Amino acid sequence: MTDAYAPLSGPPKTPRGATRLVTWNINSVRLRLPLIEKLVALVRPDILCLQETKCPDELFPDGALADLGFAHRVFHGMKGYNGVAILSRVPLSETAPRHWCGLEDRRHVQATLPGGIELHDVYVPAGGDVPDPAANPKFKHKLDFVGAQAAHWKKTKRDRPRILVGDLNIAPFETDVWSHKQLLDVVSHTPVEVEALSKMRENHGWVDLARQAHPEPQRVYTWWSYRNSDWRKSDRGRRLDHIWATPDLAAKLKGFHILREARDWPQPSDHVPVVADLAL
DNA sequence: ATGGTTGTTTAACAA
Repeated sequence: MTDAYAPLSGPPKTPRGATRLVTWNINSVRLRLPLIEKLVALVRPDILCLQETKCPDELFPDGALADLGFAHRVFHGMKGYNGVAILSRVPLSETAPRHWCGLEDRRHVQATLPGGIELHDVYVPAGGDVPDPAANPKFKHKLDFVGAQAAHWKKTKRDRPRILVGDLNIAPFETDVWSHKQLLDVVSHTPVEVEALSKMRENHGWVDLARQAHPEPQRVYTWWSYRNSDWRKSDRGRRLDHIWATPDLAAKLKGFHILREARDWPQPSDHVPVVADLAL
């Protein structure tokens, strides 16, 4: 596991006996249904966690996703914004939406996998442009959201295997962004956010699987802005999408891939799929 | 230098 992006023709086949888990900020599930089909053909996820579905539940393309082989689905969306979904070939139980900060935002859904593994699909607020919670309510919401999650994970007993995936909208390490210095004041990489996310991670002993597989100082990005004319040439990426696991599960990681090529698919999301193969 | 693009929903937001 040396090259986070290799090979460019798609990740290797899922190792024998492993379960392939993928997280992807899809930025409209309806618009990008063809890209999900492409992902399924190329990557064959056993479990696919989506964020930013931007789709109320009554309009969710449930039948089309069932036809792709995801016999088990839970989705939790709203009109226009947010929205998360877990699509799975393996049974899901105890499916439940979760709400934070007293809001009805659709930013978190959980399910239980066979073996009693708890899976959380999370979409952290982006936080707007101004990195000052006093001046920018969106940034305050982001800090409150991550703070509430940190408190929640601190009080949650470490009594079962867990996985947490999603667009956490924070790039915590220096090599998670194209320029640490130039992004210190840019929402997604400010010290106050990085500190909040570190607490959230450490409070439950979560292992950051990307960094287990591809330690610093290797640069690892999962998002490239739409606002670059040539994203590949400028390579101004950030690692916003994460897969965390409790240590017992982290020890079972067999492969980790970032599907960089998906950024060049027709009408792409600005995020690319992140893949973890786990011998569950 | 305060740009640039995309999606939802149709001009204003959110990212």
